[in-house]
Amino acid sequence: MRPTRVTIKDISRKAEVSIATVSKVLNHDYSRVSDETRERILRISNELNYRPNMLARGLVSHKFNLLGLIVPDISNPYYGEMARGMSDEAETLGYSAMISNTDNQRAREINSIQTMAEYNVGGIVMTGEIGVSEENVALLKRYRIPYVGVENYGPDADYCIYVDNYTGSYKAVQLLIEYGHRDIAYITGHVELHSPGDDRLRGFLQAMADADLPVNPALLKSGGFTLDNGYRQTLSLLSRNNQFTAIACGNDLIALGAYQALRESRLRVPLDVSLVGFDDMFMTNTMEPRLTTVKQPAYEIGEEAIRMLVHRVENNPIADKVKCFEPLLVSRDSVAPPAKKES
Amino acid sequence: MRPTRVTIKDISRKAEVSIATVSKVLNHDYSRVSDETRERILRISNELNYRPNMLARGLVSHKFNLLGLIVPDISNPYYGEMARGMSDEAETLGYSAMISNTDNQRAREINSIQTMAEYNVGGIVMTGEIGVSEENVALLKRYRIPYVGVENYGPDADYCIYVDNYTGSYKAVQLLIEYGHRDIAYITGHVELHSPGDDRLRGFLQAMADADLPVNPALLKSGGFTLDNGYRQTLSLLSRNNQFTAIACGNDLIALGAYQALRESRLRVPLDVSLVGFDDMFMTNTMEPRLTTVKQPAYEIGEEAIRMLVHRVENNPIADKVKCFEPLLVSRDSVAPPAKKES
DNA sequence: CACATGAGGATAAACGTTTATCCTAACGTC
DNA sequence: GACGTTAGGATAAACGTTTATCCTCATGTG
Repeated sequence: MRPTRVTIKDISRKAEVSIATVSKVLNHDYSRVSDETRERILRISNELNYRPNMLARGLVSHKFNLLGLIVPDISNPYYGEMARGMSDEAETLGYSAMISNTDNQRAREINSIQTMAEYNVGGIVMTGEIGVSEENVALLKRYRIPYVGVENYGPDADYCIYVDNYTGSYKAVQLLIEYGHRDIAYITGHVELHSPGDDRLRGFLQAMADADLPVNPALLKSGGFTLDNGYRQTLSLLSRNNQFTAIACGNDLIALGAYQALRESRLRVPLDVSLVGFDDMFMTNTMEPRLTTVKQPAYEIGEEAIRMLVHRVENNPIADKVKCFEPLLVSRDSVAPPAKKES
Repeated sequence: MRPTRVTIKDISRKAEVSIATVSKVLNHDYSRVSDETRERILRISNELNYRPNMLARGLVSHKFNLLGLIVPDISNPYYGEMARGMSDEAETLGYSAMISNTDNQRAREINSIQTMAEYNVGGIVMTGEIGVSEENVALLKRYRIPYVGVENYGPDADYCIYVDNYTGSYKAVQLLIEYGHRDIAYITGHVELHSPGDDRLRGFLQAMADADLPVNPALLKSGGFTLDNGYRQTLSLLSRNNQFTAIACGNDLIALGAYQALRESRLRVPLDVSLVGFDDMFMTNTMEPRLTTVKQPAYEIGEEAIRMLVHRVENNPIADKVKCFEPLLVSRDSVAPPAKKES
């Protein structure tokens, strides 16, 4: 029950006009207001250091300039970068941002949407590694909340931004093949339908198929786009005496885990094992050896998502409901020709 | 002007009771309500999938369970980790989070506070590398917004969480000295009064003084807690033919930049140059060689900040207005005795 | 019977805005 | 002199809640 702040009522009292007039002036609607009155109101509003109460404004005008950002994990640098892009662009466009982490759990996604609905967000950007569920879309539509999906395109996700994961993955694997690798392991995260993980896996499989290379199921690992998963799966790969000369990773975090496991096993990158990642997180450039990976422009994706969302929120015409970013293969030092086999 | 959602008015109409009764039941106040009426209201509310409108609730009750998170840069993994801790704890306590980036700029801090005031946040966590300004505190007090400062303790910042930066820095430098280093460079970020940067620098200076080692001003660099600054300052250090065998870095990002510059200059860590960082970001454990650094428990700091803030927001008694975390020296592989001098 | 009591609920004001509509005095017009 | 017009502003409803107060009816009590 904290004391309330300065309101337009205070201004109207001091300026000896009605609150309606104050409201108009403060909204830069100067019709039907004399210059003198306008100046008086503006001056007093400044003196009192008036700040509008967005709750009241939102309640009556049905405009609440708050956007919801739903991400799997803000502490993941990739999403941190994207969130930064979203936050910056939102600020530029006069909006604020509310954020929620889901850890890629359906229940938490639902929960976030509902909470954001309660808080009357103007729109939501949905990010996730498991694709947008029909349930999510249904909920967003029921609450009539405009949304944009990022990396996350279910059958019904009409508005979305994504990176061509299939092609990016294809190129990375193709690079390994060009270097002469034939026994290529693949470690990835979640592989649900219509998700980035799914597309990247298909890119891998197609690249192998196009080169007439067999895919050894024992070399296919999933479990999560995390460093820990990369570490564990690599150890698992090594422990079974599998034959492989390269690992394609579903993202950079997995690659980071692979580095660690390989190093602990006294294997050198790229001499013993070549490695490619996905995302191009900022630290991959400082690793030793520097990681060859596929760049996703996280910051720009975030910006673009907000741009599209705000267009929807404000009912502006939208050029394209779907925007695809091209991934870029960044060739660095973690890929080399396979070592001669001694077996 | 999107259509409005289900309200308690809809429920009251269907249940044939007044909205006051509906409100009471929905707030779990069952006094003066018959069991039958209660069940009916609950059932109908469920059927209609009612969600409260927080704007309306906040307007009248002066309780709006939204907290403001002001951070320098969410894409910095250290703050990402902390933000995650804050977000998780807020959710646990029934609050939501609004986020704003400042890039350590005073003007943007002010702006964030004002915007959050307009949005009626219940409280604010202020994070920053430049210390909390008197202006910030004045603003927060004027708007009567409870706040907690993190790593960020001006003369007036009564409620705050921080890490003993001085001691952490002291220990790291002490380690270098114990290994036999005498010519130690120091690269840091912003060094404003009452800021982490200030304390870390003092820790460095004191450790040097206690070991009777002179400090060479040419080896003291600042400019920002960024990878880029670490990179540039290291190159600058190298280009001037300075004598040094170790670099103490103000944080891990700077250390990452130093790694990169050293590698490009064909210098090996730790054989040619030893390196210590600060923060213990997750990737420092996967670097080659693994970085010796001072661990700050970012996630826990975030959690604790929210816990303290919510105590203030809800007017609960607070045990300690100031909470200090002890930094932990994590000894890994980036420190070795200095090479024999050949000069 | 007159009256207090309490259960169960309705009424209405309030929160701080926006916005459609209404009012009034001054002036011009024929 | 009756009437329209306009500038400048006031009034009041509305948004969706919470909450203090009031109302009504049935029951109990002496």
